[in-house]
Amino acid sequence: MIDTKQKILDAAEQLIAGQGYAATSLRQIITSAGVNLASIHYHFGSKEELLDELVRRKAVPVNEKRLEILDRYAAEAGGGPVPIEKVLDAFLTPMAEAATRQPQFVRVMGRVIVEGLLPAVIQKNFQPVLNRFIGALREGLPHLSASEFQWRIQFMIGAMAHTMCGTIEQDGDFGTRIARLIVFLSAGFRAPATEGK
Amino acid sequence: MIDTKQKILDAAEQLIAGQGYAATSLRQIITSAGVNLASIHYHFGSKEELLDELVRRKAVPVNEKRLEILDRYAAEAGGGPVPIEKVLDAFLTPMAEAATRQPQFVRVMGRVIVEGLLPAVIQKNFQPVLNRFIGALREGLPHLSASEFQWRIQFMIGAMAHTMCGTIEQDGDFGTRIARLIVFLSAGFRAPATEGK
DNA sequence: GTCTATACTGAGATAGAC
DNA sequence: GTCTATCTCAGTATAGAC
Repeated sequence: MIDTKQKILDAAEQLIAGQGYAATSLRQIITSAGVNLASIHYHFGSKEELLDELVRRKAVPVNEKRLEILDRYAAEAGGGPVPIEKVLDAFLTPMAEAATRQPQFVRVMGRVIVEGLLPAVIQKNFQPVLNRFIGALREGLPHLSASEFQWRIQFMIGAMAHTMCGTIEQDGDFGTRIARLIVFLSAGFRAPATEGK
Repeated sequence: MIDTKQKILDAAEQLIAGQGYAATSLRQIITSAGVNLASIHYHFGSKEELLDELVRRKAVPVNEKRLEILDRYAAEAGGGPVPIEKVLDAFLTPMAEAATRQPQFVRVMGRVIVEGLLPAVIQKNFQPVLNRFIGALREGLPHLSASEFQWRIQFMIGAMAHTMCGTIEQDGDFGTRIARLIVFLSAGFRAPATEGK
């Protein structure tokens, strides 16, 4: 059946979003999907490659949308730096839109980052996008040393990843959460450089 | 031997700091420590309880120090709110001091939070301390709604956890890293409330 | 090409001898 | 306290049915 693959992906997404990747066994997935154990290795090769495909399928369109919006903002800025609120908005809004249709996917993404999985996939699919956004942020923040800027990027990544996991009860929708995150992060980025460092 | 337990703890700390908890097997630990597999279950009961003890041993003094410093700052403030820079400083400095003596420990702590381990231990050992600090932060931030304040706490936790893991190469010492984190987070907390939310 | 049955290795956990 | 042997379950691999 052509949809054996689909059934596996759907079941895996559901389970991983809920319990995390490490806690989800292939035997749980095949039971939930109603397929045979070996079919996972036939269609994907390994547990990790299953996750890889799960992430890539949906991350690719999100990343395309991100770049599209950033390009638009860059054009509006006409050569000058894009305000960091807008850079962050371009990065987070496509994720929020994906979240309304596919709430599980965002949680899977959070899990991937938070469990430190798939460094190869992150590298390959996200690093180019991330680099574009980091470059855009940098233009708006010339007052920071290279080192301090890099650390603020790390703070941002940590806050974003933890927020996406959303283990705490969701009050309000994902859009509200992101609006608040943008306010918080923008202020953090705009803060004056740390004294004497 | 009385130090079988110690040898296990030391080997486990080393390995978990480097590879993470999930990636570290009990068989790796016993090989590195030069002890028998069953001795782990004799001394600790399970892999999880081993981690539990690993964390608790060092987290307890750090948490005591945190409260001590916060109490001092609160006394200095004489009933008024403690500036959030100082609250964050009271929370992070004892960790930084522990890091200079025991650099592995901080990474283990980061792993625990980032891998989502030991919710029970976090709850028991850290929640009381965290609640004190959250209360102290709240006093200095009356302009935020309860919901927005809670989210900013989440952003802070994410940024802290990711920073502690320090998977990126350490430029500068831990103290510098923390000074920068405080500047970033303080500005984020002080940002005006998100419009219309 | 697709799926089933079954076996292999390594994980954490446990019982019982010493 | 310590060690050996063993249990269950994980991810993985493959041979062979359709």
